[in-house]
Amino acid sequence: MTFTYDYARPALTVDCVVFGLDDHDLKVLLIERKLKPFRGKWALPGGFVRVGESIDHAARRELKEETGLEKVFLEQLCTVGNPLRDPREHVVTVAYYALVRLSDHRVHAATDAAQALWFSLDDLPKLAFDHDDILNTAHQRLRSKLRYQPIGFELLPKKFTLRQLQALYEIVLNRELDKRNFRKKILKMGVLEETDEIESDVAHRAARLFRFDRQAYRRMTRRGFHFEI
Amino acid sequence: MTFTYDYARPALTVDCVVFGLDDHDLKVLLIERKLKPFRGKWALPGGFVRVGESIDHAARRELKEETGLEKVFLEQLCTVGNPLRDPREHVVTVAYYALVRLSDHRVHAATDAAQALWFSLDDLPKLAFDHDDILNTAHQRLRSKLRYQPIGFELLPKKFTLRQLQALYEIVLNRELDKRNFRKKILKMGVLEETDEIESDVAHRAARLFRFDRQAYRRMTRRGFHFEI
DNA sequence: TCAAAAGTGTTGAGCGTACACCCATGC
DNA sequence: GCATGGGTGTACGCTCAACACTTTTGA
Repeated sequence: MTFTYDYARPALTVDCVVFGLDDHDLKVLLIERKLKPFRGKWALPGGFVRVGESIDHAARRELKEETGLEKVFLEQLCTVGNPLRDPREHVVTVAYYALVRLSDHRVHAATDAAQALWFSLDDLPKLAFDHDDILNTAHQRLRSKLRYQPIGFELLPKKFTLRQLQALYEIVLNRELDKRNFRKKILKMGVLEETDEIESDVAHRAARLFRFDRQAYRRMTRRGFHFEI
Repeated sequence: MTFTYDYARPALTVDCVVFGLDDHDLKVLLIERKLKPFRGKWALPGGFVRVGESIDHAARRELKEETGLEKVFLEQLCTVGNPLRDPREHVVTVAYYALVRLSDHRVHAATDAAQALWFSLDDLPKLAFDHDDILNTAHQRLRSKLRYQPIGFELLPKKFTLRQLQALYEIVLNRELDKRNFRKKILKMGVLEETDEIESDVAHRAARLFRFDRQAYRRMTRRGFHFEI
């Protein structure tokens, strides 16, 4: 079966830049392409948008199909459509970025992906298509958005220590923060809920665990509160 | 001539939310549709992306074709692709927003537009498709981006008074600002260049004209300066 | 001379930043 | 008891917000 139109149409795809955080590094999830073009090369997970599905849906579907990830934070990044970005034909892609708690998810390659692996951001292979550019855009967006939106919590376990939160900001923003000032600032905001639990399995005094209080954040936002690190 | 593909493809369009500022109001440029669907309804200027042209190019081309505007500030906003947003078929659109100096440009309808007119933002007609949503998104983006990027200057004449600049911020952000504090803050930034000209044709003391110094802004940005109102 | 807007400084409060030590825990 | 990181307070400088009067100009 084929489909015929009066005017030529660019193909439409979605691509996802998936960020994850381990204790020391910001990582990104790449797949090894099983098909041409760029077969055997590393690329962002993604694929064609189907007629009748929204592009957000396409992004989630492709992410799940190729890497097994679902129910993650996913937000639109930008759309790129340089006619030469795909050697086959004019392909316009809507890029997304996702944030996941590395510990919560196990990835596994599927469908068009031979492998799905986490790469540290400072040790990346050359990527297929213009995926380097998209990844850079996503990285910049993450860095700037992290400062004025509470999206960092998406990269941490549900319950986390203040030290973990601080480390997250230090890693992504790439600068050191003062421990006392950081704690003062974030606690004063009133968007963290103290749990009655503490860390376990550490060889020193165990730290208190906190949880991001999305309710409180929403309430405060409506009253003009502005999150900022 | 027709075009045939192995898989169905959504159609791809671009739409532009064009903002302009007169002395008292933020306005948006709409066109009256000459063709179905929504014939006779007001809509955002836009149209189909051609194979072989970048989407930025498509946005500029459509803007020029339908409204006569060219060489304006234009930036990608978002991409929407709900399959039901167009009654004909699945159409994905890449939305842009543009900022223009009202005084510098004369608009005129052309091609698929019966008319092109400026509407005040608080007196809008019901728009075709989901263009209301896109316009709202653009308005929010403008409001938030205005605060931390020097894009407001795109809405003013090349040379402007501090009062005009302040009025721009007051109109778009929808709150009053203190004159002395505003002047102090913006002048201290060092991104305005004082010209040796003053206003003319005013029935009171004429104000000094300033110019946005993009060079200085770029230099300072590289050194970590962060524009913010 | 009047009307209208331009232009200009000071003060107090709150916030960001810099900085060092004691405490709890596991080994 | 020692190593490791958890947890805490203060002082200073800067920025932000509030606030009113004089000056210039054209009509």
